[in-house]
Amino acid sequence: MKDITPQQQKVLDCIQVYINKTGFPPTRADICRELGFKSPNSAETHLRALEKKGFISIESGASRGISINNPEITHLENEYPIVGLVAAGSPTLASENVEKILNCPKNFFGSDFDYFLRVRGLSMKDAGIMEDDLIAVKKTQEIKNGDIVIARIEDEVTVKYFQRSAPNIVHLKPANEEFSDIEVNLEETELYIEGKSVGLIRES
Amino acid sequence: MKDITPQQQKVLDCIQVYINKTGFPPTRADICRELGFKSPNSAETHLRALEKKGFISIESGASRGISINNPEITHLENEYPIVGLVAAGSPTLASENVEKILNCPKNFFGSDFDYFLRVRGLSMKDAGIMEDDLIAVKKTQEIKNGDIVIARIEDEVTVKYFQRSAPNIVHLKPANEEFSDIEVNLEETELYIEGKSVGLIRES
DNA sequence: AATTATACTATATATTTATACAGTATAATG
DNA sequence: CATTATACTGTATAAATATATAGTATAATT
Repeated sequence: MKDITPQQQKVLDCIQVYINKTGFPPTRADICRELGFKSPNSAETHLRALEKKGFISIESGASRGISINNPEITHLENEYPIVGLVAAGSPTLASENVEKILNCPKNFFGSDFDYFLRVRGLSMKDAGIMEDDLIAVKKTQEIKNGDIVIARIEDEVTVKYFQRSAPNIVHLKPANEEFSDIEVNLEETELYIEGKSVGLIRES
Repeated sequence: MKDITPQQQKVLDCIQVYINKTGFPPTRADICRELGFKSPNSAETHLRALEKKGFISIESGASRGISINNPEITHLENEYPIVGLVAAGSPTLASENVEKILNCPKNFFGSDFDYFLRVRGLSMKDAGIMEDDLIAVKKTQEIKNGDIVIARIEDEVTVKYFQRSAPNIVHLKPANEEFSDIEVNLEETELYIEGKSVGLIRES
């Protein structure tokens, strides 16, 4: 995406505002009216420049055939997949694992996140994580002791508290007396941290 | 908003899909092409019907001047107050009790709701409701046994399970062994049900 | 000094588009 | 049984619109 000139930015803003206001893009004449141009060709040349620089697309021959490439509005309310906790294998974002798409503001939980994980079982009951709750998962390897992590140990995926007891020893601790700690020796067993929980939603 | 016919729904969907795909609304001819009509007037009459019923707006004289009146989209991210659980008195929406405003899609929890209540204490711990969680509260008097209610008993507000044991006896049951049941005799004690929990959010 | 990009006015026109008018047919409603 | 809403085809046309062409002027690059 090349540099935009101030005047071209004005035209681009004008298009966005027009779409927000009316629901459809402006004509050349509309742009002239908004920005005070006296010739439709003023708008035309700006549009061609914006198209050449990749900011907009113009459908040839169509009236009002302007569309903005990468409008920030599409990121404003984002769509997040709800992923089921598959017994074997990581929860992937492959479509067969996506249960539903949930519309959720981007910074709903203060921090970024990547998807929702549907919780199975009650191993984190005492942490207030119940069956069918949705955990907002941030894919990251930056884990601190005490974080609730989504971890894969040899094809099994679980949600647990993370605690590193020694350089090579990690404890995955449930929050339920009926479940027991999992001690992982990193030299013997492969542990993959999918990410950590940054929030929770319960639809009751 | 009046009833939409299946054919009108098709036309409405077609408009939405067209906008999603191209960034601008379709012409009558575009709709005909998409839906197999052979006369632009087929589209025209459907559009007029949709306009009359309030589903779309049509800018007279403008090409592609169709916009979808989607009240759900404008309500998609709505502003909901987060209310603190005040020891005495109901949680009111008066500004001094509003801790923050949270942006949340309207039908985020499947059902409507009115505000978020910041939870204090652990009396509903075993129901997965922890300190500082946000309960989505729907103001309603329609309560079933087993619902989690926000109740006021003589100036004290609590979150508990609701159970009507007899016509005049209501039990407010905590979900934590360390707390005890509250039995309310409606003939002796005033019980006001503020609403019920329809969802939960945890920002961790 | 020549070229290129930007930033316009002004005019013209083929094409696109909205929209009215004239019909046909069917199902639902009062 | 008359009326109204739905669901179309087919034709016509005024108005809306994209877009080309012909200029002028300025600032930035090469």
